[in-house]
Formats: sequence, C-alpha cells, structure tokens
Amino acid sequence: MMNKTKIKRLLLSDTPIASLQIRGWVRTRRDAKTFSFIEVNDGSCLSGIQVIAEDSLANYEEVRRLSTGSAVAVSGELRESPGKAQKWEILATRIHIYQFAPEDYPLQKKRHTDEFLRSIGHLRPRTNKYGGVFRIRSEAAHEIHRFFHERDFIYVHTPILTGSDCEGAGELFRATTLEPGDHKEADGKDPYAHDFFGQKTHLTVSGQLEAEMFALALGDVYTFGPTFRAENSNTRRHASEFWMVEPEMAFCDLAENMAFAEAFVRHMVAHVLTRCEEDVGLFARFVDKSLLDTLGNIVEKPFVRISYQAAVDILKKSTATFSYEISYGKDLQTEHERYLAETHFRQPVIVHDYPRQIKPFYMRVNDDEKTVAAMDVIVPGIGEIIGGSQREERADVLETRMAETGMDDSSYWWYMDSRRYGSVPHSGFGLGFERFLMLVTGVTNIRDVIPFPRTPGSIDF
RNA sequence: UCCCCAGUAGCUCAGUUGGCAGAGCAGGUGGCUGUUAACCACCGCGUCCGUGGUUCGAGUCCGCGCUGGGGAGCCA
Repeated sequence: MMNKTKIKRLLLSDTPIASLQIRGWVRTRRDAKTFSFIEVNDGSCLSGIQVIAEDSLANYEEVRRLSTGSAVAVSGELRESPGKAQKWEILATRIHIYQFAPEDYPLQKKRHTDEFLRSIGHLRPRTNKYGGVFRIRSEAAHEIHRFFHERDFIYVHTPILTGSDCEGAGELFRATTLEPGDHKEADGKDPYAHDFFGQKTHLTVSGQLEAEMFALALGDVYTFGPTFRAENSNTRRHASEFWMVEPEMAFCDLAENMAFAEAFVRHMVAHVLTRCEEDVGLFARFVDKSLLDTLGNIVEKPFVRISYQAAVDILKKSTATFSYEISYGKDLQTEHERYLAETHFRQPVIVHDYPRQIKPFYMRVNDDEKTVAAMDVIVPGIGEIIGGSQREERADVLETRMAETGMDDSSYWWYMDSRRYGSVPHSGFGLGFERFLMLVTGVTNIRDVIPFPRTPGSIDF
C-alpha cells in the first residue's frame, strides 16, 4: 500500500512527484469534456489540491458522480498545473471512493451562517473557517507549551476535581455520585459524608491555588487545562467549559508579572501570525478586515500600563457617556474597559493596582493599604484577556484578608501553610485561551473557537 | 438572570394596508467548457417554530411557550 501524503506537504513541493497518494474529502467537482476537476481537502491545511480525473479511469462513471463531502483516496502524479489559480495538481491514475456523500450533505459550496454551523457542530470542522480555527487552536496550544518549556517552567497538572468549597471565582459545578434525592439527610448530618469523596466536591474554576504550591517548590510553573464555571452567563465571551493558561512564578513581583504577561501575549500573537499565515489570511479576508492591523499593533507596540486610579481619572474626564457611573472603588465595567482599549488608547492596556475591596483575598495588599497588586490585560475587541496579581505572601495579612472577604480559612490550612514555611513574593496570571483565539482569528463568538462548546442550556454533541 | 431582535424550501433570505407561498444557492436532467464560489436551459422542493386567540380570511395582528442571536450583569 502506498503511503499517504498530506496535501500541506505537497503544496510546498518544489519539484514534480512521479507517484503519490492523498486521502481526503471532495470539496467540489467540475466536469470538462473528457475529464473532471476534483478539489480534495484533507484538513492538513486550508487549501485543497486540484485532481484531474480523466475519462480513461476504470471507475470514471462513478468519479463523475462524486459530490461535496465524498471521501476518496487519489493515487497519481504531482505535476505543474496549466490552470491559473494553483501551482500544482494531481493527475490521477486511480481514485478509490470510500463513500459518496449523498445529496442531503448539509455543507454546501457556499457561505453558511455561524448559527447554522453550530447546529451541526459535528460537521463544521469540515468547513474552511472552522478547519482554520482548530488548526490555529492546535498550533497555539502547542506553542504555549514550547514557550514555557524554553523558559524552564515546569508544567503542572492541577486537579479537575476539587474539595475546596469556594475558590473565589464564580459558581461551581457539583461533582457527585449521589442521586438527587440522596442529598437530603434527615438527621441533619452532612449529606455529602456518603458521597464519593466523603465531602462536597466540585469541578475546578482555577488551578491557581494548587499552582502556587508548586511555584513555591519548583520556582516557575504553569498549568494549561480545562476549567468550569456554572455561571448563567449568556454572552459571546463566556462558556461553561473553557481552557486557561496559568503561569505562577516564585520570586516575582507585579511589575515582573506584567512584563511577562505582555511578552507572552506578544510572542503568541507573533507566532500565530507566522506559523498560521494561510489560515490567518482567511480570517483577515472574510471574518475581520482589520485583523492584521490589530495583530501587528499588538506585536509592535508596547502595551499601555496605567493604574486603576489613572484609568478612573481618564474615564471621568472623558466626554463619552457611560450607562454605569464611574467612581473610585467600583470595578470597571465592560464599557469602561472597551473605551480604554478601543477608543482612548487603541491598543492593549494593562490596568493595575485595584481597590482591595473589589478583588479576591489572595491578591497582595499594597503599602497604601487601599489597593492590591492586581492587573488586568485588556485588548481591543475582546476585553479582559488576562487577569493576574502578585499573591499575598504574608501569613498575617492573608488571614486578615480571608476574614475580610468572609472566607472559611479552615479549608485553606494547606494554602496558609505555604505562607509559614519559606514564603516568598510570587505572582501569576490566568489567560483565557479561547479569548486569545478570538483575538488572533477575529472570531467574535467564543462558541466558534471551541470544538464542542458548552454554554448554559446547551451541551449537544 | 434582565433588556432587545429573529424563527418562511436542504441552506441564505424576500414576502406590501391581513387576500392563491417566492428568489438565489444546493439537488436532478440536458448542454457547453483547462475549470476553479464555473456557466446556460429545464425540473422538483414547504407542519411559514409551537400553541391559543382576533377575523369572512393570518406567514402577516394579539397572548403564551420553545429555540437561536445580540447587549448587560458575573468573569477568563
């Protein structure tokens, strides 16, 4: 059996090839008098390759019936194409048909709406746009690991199942083997005593606290995996299951943290621009005309850095009208963040040093006692893509903060321990992987950068 | 969870003051052609989201529900 060749490799060839085989799916077929043009795509890249099927083929009558979506193996010769639109084509010597796609194949040779394609999520990766999204997703995921590995970060697999009652970020999904009725316990005892882990258990909302423990042992670490939020968020920027990249660095303060976050985002954008050029080109042409400008801007210009106080001052002075009042001590609203990144600065902005009362317990209290060493990276079009902070390393201050934010510190004894035995300044952040993908593709709905998205009321496929 | 918009052929949509359900694409047949979102001719294609109401008559107006989308909140 002849080995199959990926179309991606063939298109890069600088010489004809006498004999090869490709396997893929028919995108379109056009008939000429004595032969047929078949465009075959195998998913390895955006482009397909043009196959010339002459009427001398043994099964030419069948070949002429090949429809969009049909699966084939084509053996033949790679030769220069006399046509204008492509350099190479394959002159077929044999076409094996795995299966015809019948006429009710939902994907046509035309533009479909994203809404329709979501309803056929099992087929949409066969389209140009979604093939591109998921090739870019794969390339970016791979590069994240390479980026950290190159910088001597240790990759930590933090748990998906957690016993922490509250990790300080959002609503949690319950994980249980109990049946719904079993949760009632007549004698007033903890109903979860009989559950699988003997206590209330949830899906993780962040690997940060566990990552901190490893940073305080291994220096620089990161996690990259799924996280779950049971929030009833119905927006194009939220999903119930999404992936986060969370570096955590010992001996690192907020300024170093911000510098690292910026370097990370810029590296990733630059990498996608060069390594996924063809797919990014598709998005720049059909999805977001300003995509290349936006991404070039991110790669070339340093991010703006302003304190929360300065951001509030800018917003107060601005002539723009906001539906939410802006005042010191209140969190920035989406409209405020968008104004900063899209109207005022027109480039990514890092806002830092937020009021302590609007931020979680683990963020380090600054010397002014009023603010914490937090930072958010806001990018045009997406909003917040990174949230991070320097962590509170002082045990007594941390205890105060936990009390202040109404947390039960008994379940965090292990977290507190890390502040008793060789505690050091350390920092980290979380990058929403899907939001990054929205940024580099121009895709405006998070459901369209996740293979099988989970959102409130929707868990098909 | 709140506010707004939408749901008509396989897909994308039009459908006027309420009066016989339409087009393009896809599919089928034939023609033409080193074509490339091919082209030309002909053919078929409907639970007008569901439900109740108003009316001589509802795709169209009204109530309720379902689904999808956008915005907000929450957040990454």
